[in-house]
Amino acid sequence: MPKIALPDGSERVYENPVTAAQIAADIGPGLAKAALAAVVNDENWDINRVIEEDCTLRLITAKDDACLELIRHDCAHILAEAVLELYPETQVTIGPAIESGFYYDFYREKPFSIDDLDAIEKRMHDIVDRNEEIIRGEWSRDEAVEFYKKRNEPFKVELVEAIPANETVSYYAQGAFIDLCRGPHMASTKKAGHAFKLMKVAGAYWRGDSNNPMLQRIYGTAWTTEADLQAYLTMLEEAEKRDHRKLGKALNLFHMQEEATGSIFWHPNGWTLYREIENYVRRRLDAADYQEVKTPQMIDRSLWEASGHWEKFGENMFTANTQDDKTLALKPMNCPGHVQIYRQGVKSYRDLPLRMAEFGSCHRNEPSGALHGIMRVRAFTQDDAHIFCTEEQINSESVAFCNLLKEIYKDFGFTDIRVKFSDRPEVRAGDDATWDKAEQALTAATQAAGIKTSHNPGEGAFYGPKLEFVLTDAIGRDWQCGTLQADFILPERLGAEYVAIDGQRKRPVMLHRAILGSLERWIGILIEQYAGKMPPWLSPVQAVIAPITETTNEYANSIYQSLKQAGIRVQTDLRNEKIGYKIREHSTSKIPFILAVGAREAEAGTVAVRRLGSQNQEVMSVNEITSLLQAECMPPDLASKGK
RNA sequence: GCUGCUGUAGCUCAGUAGGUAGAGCACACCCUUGGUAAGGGUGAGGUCGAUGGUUCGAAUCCAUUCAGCAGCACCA
Repeated sequence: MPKIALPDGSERVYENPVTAAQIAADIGPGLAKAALAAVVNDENWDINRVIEEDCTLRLITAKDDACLELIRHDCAHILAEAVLELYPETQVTIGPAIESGFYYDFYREKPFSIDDLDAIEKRMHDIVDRNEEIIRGEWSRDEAVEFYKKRNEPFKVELVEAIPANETVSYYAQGAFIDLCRGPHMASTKKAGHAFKLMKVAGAYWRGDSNNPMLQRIYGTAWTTEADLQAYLTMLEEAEKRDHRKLGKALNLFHMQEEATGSIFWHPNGWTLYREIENYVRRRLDAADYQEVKTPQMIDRSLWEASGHWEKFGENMFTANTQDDKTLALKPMNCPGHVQIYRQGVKSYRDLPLRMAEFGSCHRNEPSGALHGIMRVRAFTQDDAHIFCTEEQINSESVAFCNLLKEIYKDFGFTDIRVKFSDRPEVRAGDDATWDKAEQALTAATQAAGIKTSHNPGEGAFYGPKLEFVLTDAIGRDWQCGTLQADFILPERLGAEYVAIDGQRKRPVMLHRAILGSLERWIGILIEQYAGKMPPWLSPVQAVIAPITETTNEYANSIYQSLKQAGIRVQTDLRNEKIGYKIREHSTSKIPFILAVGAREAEAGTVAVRRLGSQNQEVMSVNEITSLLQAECMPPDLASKGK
């Protein structure tokens, strides 16, 4: 006699086991039609799965967010069914719902082509129209193993065999297709609707391990309505326009070429942007009592062996051999170098915290497949610093760092930041007690700083746990920018110490920290964030003076001189072109201010100012435009200082 | 690194039975001196990513290789 508690507080009692579908029908015919699945005791249930015991029940309809996941998961099964119908020799493995869609991994000798995707997608629509009933069933684990062994499906056998022997497993069947699955699914294939589209096919390792065979993964996207699908596709197109690789070329910021894979050729425009950012961070670090240093680009391998980098990352380090048989490595990190500076002379507890910063130019031989525009490169510069401090100072230093980071992100226009807490990895240096201490210290610091973190197990650095500050790019990819790492290991390994108040020598703690992460990646993210339309203080060219005819060239030059002297990055456009042509070109180049000057302006000593993105023009005196530009092009830290 | 796709003028791209290349924009020159998102004309430009092979003949077919793209793996 199941007693069902509903969300409105009411209860329904049934004589016999009942399904969510029946309960929905009892409540009303509208709901019966709309109900797609249920949540029974906080567990996802199929609409037609029998409920035998007392429970709470909530029905899921198309209005629920959970509905999207149902659609996507159903789509994954429909995809697999379609593939098996078209290519029966294929083996199915797994296929979950993911953010914005679904995928299914297949094993097949011959890879799927783009044309195959069209055929598969068509067949998926057929399957939806067939309105096949989706039926849940249960097997004992051994029955499942038997089933898949008989079918000669080794991938599925492996999956099932990983399940404890006495457990039962559920399966879902639709048409001739049957798949091991936790569920839930909707009542029939028709419920998935037609608002889906197969997007791409790519390789993916079985169980995410590069030692395993490679499977063919087909990705799709699925939505509740056709309009949602279209909106998503439009969003992707828009995102593509923001791609920093396209804009970097279009705005003449940088380029890359074969002979220097993973390294950037910065053009004058891009380098101006780069330097503006570097100078900004330099001022902020100086204000926060950091000391800037510079350490060697190449250091003998012995130091990397001592630090542990050689053992852990040796394969990814660029090395050079000298005539006298030494092996030098291009630095992949700055920390060992900073410890060398720290170790010069005896340090007292009075010297701590000691904040050592470097715009550290690092090289890492990243795997070729990891390279991505200027976001993931082999030569990059970190806004790196190491804070040498006592254990007691970890908290206050971490809080100060988090606040500095938030302010800096805000100045660049980022207020929505996700923070991940990564704890000890499997391969690591140092004993568990030290890790306990480091993880606790970092946890306490995040609490003190009022930062919410998501847990990222096993992803810490080999020498310590870390916070990762993550931003999302235009195409929805996540990039780690800032980081804060508590390190009890390297000071030990590299012999950093200080004299404590009691005269004893002690180990300092090192806080590894970066805010932008790599300047290169940061610039890539900025380009996408602003779609190339940088705020004036970052704009490589802040204003262009465009004479209407060549009779005002001389006047244009005189304004150029005074703006240049006022510290504005300004150019003239004296070409023999009409003003409309110049406006168009400098607008597409995303110049924040275009100053048109014709006979009228020359006569009156004014300029006609047109802001990027505006159709209007405002006539103002040369003095007015000078102070306007100075105000608008002021870096945010200097602007707030002036107030 | 793995799987798949791509690689033609500075840029974006066309080149469909293998017969030594074409468009638009950009560029140069000329005309035009034009008031807010493309004025007109003329011209210059490419050993078709690289290497090797098949062929009388290769941008086109095959192999190798490099780079880029997507995803996976990696990311101190």
